[in-house]
Amino acid sequence: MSNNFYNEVYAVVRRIPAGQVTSYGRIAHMLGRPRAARAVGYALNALEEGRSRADGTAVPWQRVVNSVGRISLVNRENSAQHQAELLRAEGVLVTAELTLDMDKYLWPGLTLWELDEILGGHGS
DNA sequence: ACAGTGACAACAT
DNA sequence: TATGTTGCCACTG
Repeated sequence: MSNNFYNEVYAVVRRIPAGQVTSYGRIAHMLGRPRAARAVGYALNALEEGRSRADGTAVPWQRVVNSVGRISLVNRENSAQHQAELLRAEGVLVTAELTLDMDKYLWPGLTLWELDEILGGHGS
């Protein structure tokens, strides 16, 4: 709540198309905070069953993995498996070791105008 | 206000 | 190549 950063993260994640993925670090970079990767993960952790608390809209958190294309919830087996299944349901090939091919599924990213919207810019 | 924490990432062995 | 260690940022008591 009152966390502008969280909302920015959610806004970006919501733009990731099904079947594609990106990393925490890339999202941080898009938001102009190249070193805030951990904070991005923290933001997703604050989600309630995949919905943002603020507006309750869905946030496809499963499309965010670490920089080497591996599901980062390995410390939480259940959640990690859940994420893997959600991705597979979207057509993403996830190995038993919870890794996927970044070169193949990487999301190109936001367009400049989309990013401008999220950052509160008012399309000039 | 201060110290601890965590769904990361880059660097160093 | 495979671990271990060190910064980083924003959030929480």
